[in-house]
This record gives sequence, C-alpha cells and structure tokens, in this order.
Amino acid sequence: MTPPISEPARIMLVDDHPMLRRGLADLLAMEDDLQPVAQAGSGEEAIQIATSIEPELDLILLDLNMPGLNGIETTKALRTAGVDAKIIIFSVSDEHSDVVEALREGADGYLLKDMEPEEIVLQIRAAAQGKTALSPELTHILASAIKGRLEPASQPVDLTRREKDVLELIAKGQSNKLIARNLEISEGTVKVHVKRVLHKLGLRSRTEAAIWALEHDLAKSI
Amino acid sequence: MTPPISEPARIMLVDDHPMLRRGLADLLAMEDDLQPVAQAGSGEEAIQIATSIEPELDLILLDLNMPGLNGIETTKALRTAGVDAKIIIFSVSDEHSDVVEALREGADGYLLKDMEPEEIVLQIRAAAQGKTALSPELTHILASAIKGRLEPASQPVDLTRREKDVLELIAKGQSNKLIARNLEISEGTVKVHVKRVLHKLGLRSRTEAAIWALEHDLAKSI
DNA sequence: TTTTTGTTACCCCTTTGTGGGTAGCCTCGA
DNA sequence: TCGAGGCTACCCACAAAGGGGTAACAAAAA
Repeated sequence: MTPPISEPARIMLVDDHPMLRRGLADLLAMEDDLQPVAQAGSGEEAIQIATSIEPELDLILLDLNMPGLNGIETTKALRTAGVDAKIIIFSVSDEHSDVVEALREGADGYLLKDMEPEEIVLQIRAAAQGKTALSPELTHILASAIKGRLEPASQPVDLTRREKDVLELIAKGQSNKLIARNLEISEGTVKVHVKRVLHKLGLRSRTEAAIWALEHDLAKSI
Repeated sequence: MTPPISEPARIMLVDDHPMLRRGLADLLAMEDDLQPVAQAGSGEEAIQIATSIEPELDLILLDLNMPGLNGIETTKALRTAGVDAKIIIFSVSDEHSDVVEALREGADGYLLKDMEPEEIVLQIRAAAQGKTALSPELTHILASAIKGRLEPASQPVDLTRREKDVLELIAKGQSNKLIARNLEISEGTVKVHVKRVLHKLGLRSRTEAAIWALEHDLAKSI
C-alpha cells in the first residue's frame, strides 16, 4: 500500500478549528508517505500559502464550512490561481449539491467528517495517487446524478412562487430583460430570482435551469 | 452487517460461463442473507426467468459481455418488462461509457470481476439494501461524468456535424469553455459554431438552442 | 411581540455569450 | 486543377448573465 521510494505527499490542512487540524496532522504524520507541511485557518490563508509555498503542495484537505471563503469557493480560487495540488473537501454535509458542486469546481475528493480515521488515511492516500477520494456513502449521490434524478436522498426542491415564475420563463428561452417585462418587475429583481433558482437547484447557468425545468416538467406551454 | 429477521435476498446469476456462475453461487450461498435461487446463461434466458419466477427476485447479477443481449441491453429489457429487482452489472470493463450507460439504463451497481470475493459479497449486500454497489475504482468515472464530458453523436438536421456536436453539449447545459474542452478545440472555435447554430435555427440564445435541441430530440442526457 | 421568509430593488464586479470580421488548412467533387 | 464547404483560430466590440453585497417592506410564522 505504501509507495516504494517516492517522496511523501506534502499536505496542507485547512480548517477554522485548530483542534481538528491538530488531530488530523497527528493522524497523517504517523504515515510515512503522508506529510502535513502546512495548516491554514481560512480559505484566504490557504490560498496565500498554496501559491507561495516551496516545494509545491501535493494535496490540500479543505473544510467545507468556514467563515469567509468556504471550501468550494476556496477550491475555485485555488484552481483559478493555478494550484494543481489534489484538493479534498472535508465536510459534515452530505448534501447533493455540495458534493456535485465541489467536484465540478475541481475538487478531487469529498470526505465526510464522521469517517473512521483509518478510512480517512486510506482515502487521502488514494487521492494523492490520483484517484477520486469519496466517502462510500456518497457514491449513490453521484450515481443518481448520472441517472438524472436528484431526489432519492436529497432535498425536495422548494422554489417560491416567484422563482417558479422566473424558471418557467427561463425554460421558454427568455432573457432576464424579457422576463422582467413579462412579470412587470425590474431586471435586477429577475436576476435575484435567477440566482436563487440556480443555487437551490445546484445549477450553473440559466441553460441548465431550462433543461432542468423541461426534464422536471416545470415548463408550461411553450 | 447481517440484517436481523428479514428474508434472505433472492438472487439470480447471469453469465455465459457456467464455471463463473458456479463460483459465484457457492460464494453467495455461504452468506445467510444472500440466496442464489436462479442462474441464466444469456440475457434472453434471464429475462424469461425474471418475468416468471415466484416469488420475485430481489437482485440480478448480470454479466456485461455475453453473446446475444449484453448486460446493458438486458438491463434495459428487464426494466421495460417491469422487473424491479436490483440489477448489478458484473464486468471486466472499466470503460467510462459502459459504467455511465449501465446506470442510465437502470442498473443499481457496477462491479468489476477482479474484485476480491469478500468485497463482492459486501457490495451485493449493499445493493440488496438499496445502496449503489460500485467498485471503488469506478468512482472517478462518475466524478468525471459529473464534471462534464461525453462522446458525441449525430442526428438529422441541416446542421453540420460539428454544429450538432456543439448543440448537443449546449443541450447538456455546458458553457463554451467546457464544450471546447470536451471537443478538444478552442473556445473561439466553439463560439463560431454556436454563432452558426443560432443563425441557422433562427434563435437568439444558447438557452433557446438547448430547448430546441431537447424538443427535437437532439440531446442525450448525461 | 419578534423573527423569518419572500419580494422588490439597487450597488459592485467578473465571466460568459453574442455578432462581426479575416484567414489558413482540409477534403471532396466538378 | 480549382473552388466550395467545413473546421479551425484568432481579432474586435458590446450585451447578457452570474455572483457578491445591502436594504426596504409586507406577510407569515414563532
């Protein structure tokens, strides 16, 4: 299991709880091939360190819920900054949208905090070797995303009246300006609704929203 | 791990190699909660048995590569026939398209034949309990599918080949940048194709194009 | 009562998309 | 052999969309 002669993986731990960082660092330090070389208490700090440290990091373990930049935002920023260390999100959340978004933004893994320490070590090692580190409980989330349905273990998706109105018009291909005219509200307000719809559904663009609406039959007559 | 008082899961093994069925049956029979009650040497035979056996099967282990109907085609046929037993594809192939297609057609799991017997038992038990049985090596395939990529195809319109490719990806909600990555061309070139598609179809936005594609069946979901 | 939720509206800024152009390189068929 | 169509790639400019924030106000819930 332990790689032969290669260098140990240089790892940074990012979490706003020092105690948790400490525990993780101790856990990893016991492994010959895993070397915790840096810690950060926030996403901002993590970015600063990751872009300046030498030699470069091999792997970053990122807490999802942090004040300031959260794990996903930090992942995005790190990728934009050209950091190509493996990134693993470490979280208590098994929310569908969190997992999917994390992977979309460039994370290489998503582990749940309630995993056994031994299992965490195994997954981190797997990620360092280029595999996708994923808590076994989460595979069904990816599988259902593939199958195209999001319900089984997730949220029932409750859009407000207005959000549904906007989504319906998006699904007709209308621009924000047109939607504003049709609903007799400002374009800025339409944008607010669009933003919320995208966030609630875990989507990235109005086109995805339109597709979602069509597939879920939330579109009225075109 | 073993369920308390419930009935053992009734399992059918489908593979064109009798020896492999034999080995699997022996393996499963050693478990109190797993009960191999039927075997089939082909997809056709599997469908015949699954639709007639009483009481109904709980789980079907399907070889992917078989003469005649393969595992995925058999899965599709079984689902169409109303069989709602859990279906696990058992294969030597870790091809991206096989895994994704199997899940899309209604399989509940996808296991590789080179797994350890103990692990196979664990995964089958997990599937029987409603979880997604997936070889750990395959999680990265789902992850990359989530991140967005796929093989192209073609349909009948007055669009060029490349324009159809682009339109298909638009209909999956992908951005120009993602499309560029998937088709391995520059983003600028994607924009050219998008421009032409919109012009040829008389549309004003990619969202309208996506809707058009969905309504004209020029889209293949994830 | 206070708090929360939904709707409205605006600010900021960055990213993405749209529409026009030129141009090199293929392949296929006249 | 040449030309047309198709694919590639870049230029430019502007429009649209997305993501963050604050804030007012009414209605519903705690």
